[in-house]
Amino acid sequence: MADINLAAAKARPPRLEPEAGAAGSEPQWDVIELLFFAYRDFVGDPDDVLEKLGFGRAHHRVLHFVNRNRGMKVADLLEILRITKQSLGRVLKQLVDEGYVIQKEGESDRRQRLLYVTEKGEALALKLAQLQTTRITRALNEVGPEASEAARKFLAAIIDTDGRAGVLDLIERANVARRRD
Amino acid sequence: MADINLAAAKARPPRLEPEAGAAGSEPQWDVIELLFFAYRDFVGDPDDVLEKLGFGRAHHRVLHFVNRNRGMKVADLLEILRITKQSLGRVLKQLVDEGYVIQKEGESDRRQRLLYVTEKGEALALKLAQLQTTRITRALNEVGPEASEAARKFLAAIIDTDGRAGVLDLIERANVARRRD
DNA sequence: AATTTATGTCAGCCATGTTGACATATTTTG
DNA sequence: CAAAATATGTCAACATGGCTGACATAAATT
Repeated sequence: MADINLAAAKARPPRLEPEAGAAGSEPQWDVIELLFFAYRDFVGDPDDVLEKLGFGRAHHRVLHFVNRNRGMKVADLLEILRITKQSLGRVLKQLVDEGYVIQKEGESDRRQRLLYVTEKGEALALKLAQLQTTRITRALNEVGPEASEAARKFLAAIIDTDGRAGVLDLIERANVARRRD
Repeated sequence: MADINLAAAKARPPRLEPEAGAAGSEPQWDVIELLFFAYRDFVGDPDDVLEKLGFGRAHHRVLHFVNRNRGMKVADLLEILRITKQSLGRVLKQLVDEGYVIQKEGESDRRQRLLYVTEKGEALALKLAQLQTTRITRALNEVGPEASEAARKFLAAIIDTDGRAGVLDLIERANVARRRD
């Protein structure tokens, strides 16, 4: 019942084995739709908590990355989120006004307004991450440790080849930085 | 260089082996962020094409599911997309007006306005799917066939346990229906 | 005949993205 | 040092795509 069964789709191979990525290859309908539904549910988890605070997903994204990359520059956040500074400004201002994020002048470069979470901000970021972690951990347990690593590799491989190294570096450096505390 | 290296994060196991999904378990920061970046790039592919046509991602989602589930009811589409009929109405009307989608009265139930893609609509849906398929196929090739199946299982396992069977059924039935043509 | 269902529509609001112009402080460069 | 570049913020206006609420119509069901 809870068994994941994609066997039927797998059982019947395509009539013509498509060359990898060729223009004529069959669309990956299943993966396209799995990504859609998986992401829909994945981002849906924190919504209730956010709504009670008058926040949306935009606030979540900002808080998440500030929590993970404390002391990051505004410019870095803009690049990660790929939004304009005006869009960021709105949600960031709210997070600052309500005491979830603070901005400190850069020491070496005093033009910078480096971003930090407050304790309140960290607590919320953690709460939201835990909701998503519950879902992820359940999924990883279902598929087992080998498939878990495969899933991570697949997700990384979906990222733009250009930006991938940077993204993996960002994740890794955030992990290291957090461990130091 | 193009090598996917998450080894560093894997090499150091957490100090306390967390019980699966327990409240105290460490957040799955890496998977959370991989999902974010992967999805960001995944949905970014079709944007350029859509923009030239005056469409957005909302149109893409509608066109995608109508193409995959021809003759579907409006109510089914609303449930899949989890939006209101008013939101759907706006984008659907544009797709119909511009000849990408047509609505036919249901035969058994004449209240229904069943949704179909036109040839033009099918062509666009296919074009957009091919863009995403290129990315997906590249990723699947990178990780290999076993990891590919693992990735599909993981994505399915991320979906709400309630809705999962329905989603997998939807995907499977669409596959079958398309093969019949 | 009354009710329910499937769908559509009007009106307005909200969140979050966009562009463009401009301001300020600070650093870097010629 | 003066000029240019950089990091950031802000104002204004607009677009997309969500939302609620109210109401309408036709067809099916009870």
